Amino acid sequence: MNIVFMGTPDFAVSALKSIHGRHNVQAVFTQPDKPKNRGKKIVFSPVKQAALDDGIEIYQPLSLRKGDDADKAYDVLRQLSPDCIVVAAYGQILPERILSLPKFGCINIHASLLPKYRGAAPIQACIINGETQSGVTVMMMEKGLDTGDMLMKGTVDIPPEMTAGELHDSLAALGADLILKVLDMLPDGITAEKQDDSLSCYAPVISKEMCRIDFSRSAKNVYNFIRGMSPSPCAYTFLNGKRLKVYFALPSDISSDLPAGSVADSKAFAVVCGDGKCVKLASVQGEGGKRMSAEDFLRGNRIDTGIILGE
RNA sequence: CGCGGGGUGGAGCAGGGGUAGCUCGUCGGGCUCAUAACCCGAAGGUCGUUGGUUCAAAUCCAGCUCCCGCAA
Repeated sequence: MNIVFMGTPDFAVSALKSIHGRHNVQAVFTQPDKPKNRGKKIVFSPVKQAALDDGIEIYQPLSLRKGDDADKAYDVLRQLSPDCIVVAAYGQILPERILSLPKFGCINIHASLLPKYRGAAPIQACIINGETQSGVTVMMMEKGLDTGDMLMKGTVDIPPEMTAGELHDSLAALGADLILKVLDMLPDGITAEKQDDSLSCYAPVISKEMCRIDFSRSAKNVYNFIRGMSPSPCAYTFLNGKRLKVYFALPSDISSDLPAGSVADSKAFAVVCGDGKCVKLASVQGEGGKRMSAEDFLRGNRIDTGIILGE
């Protein structure tokens, strides 16, 4: 089958690779190389890198909806005339003229069990909310954001200590698997299931400010929040006026009357939360430093019991 | 040339021109029914790299390199 693939981050790479192995990927669309890094370097998106490695043609329109790029992209797609466009975390909304262009339509790989967690950050949102199960939904795309009919789902259990990064990896692998099955079934027809909109919820883009840990919430919430943000975009707080990123923490038996955000046990790096219970910071990174275990961090940074995090 | 922090014994940090220091770990010994506890002792460092200033550089200056945060 002739396929055009659209995707940007790591999550999309495994899907691209598995499709490339069995179908003819005519072209890959990915976000432009716009941003520069610390120094000034331009970094390719993971999908672009993968496409380069496999010698697949690459297009990086600024927008598919308006401007010259949009028209050019549309012309390219019309010429390629793909049987199907597969989209995975591309980062752009497809206009209707593109949605209706391929014979089998546009198919999206979404990292949640729809209709729950539509939107940009389903993986993080799911762990932050303490879900014990998530999955991947392969669906037909339509105008609405992640509202199309569902073609296939796969579920994954979320163990209590799983981080968003780990869930991301297993969902990416699952998505790569499911999309192949769907593509195989496509020519013979595949039953689509409508989403129950009344059960839907959105997982909005995560901003920097949202990454700050709110210790006034319950220990359980704080714990889920931290692992849901790990390793990216990563939860943070402040210690002595300096930013402290927290990659991982564990619930603790320790409880305390100290105000939320206080360090109740400087040896265990236990921090008091809103319900009086604590979370033990386990993997952190200070400004200018590398990520390290709390044990290592405490060796060189003196922390007294009672000190308050967050300012 | 976006802004900024940093590379010091195995780990994490402090020091900031002239005996290299702390916490932890390691090794040996002691105490103890016992211990991630406590006490005593020991080993272990060309202070990222190159060059410069100086009687003297981990420390000041310049280049290089690697790591990291912010901002995008």
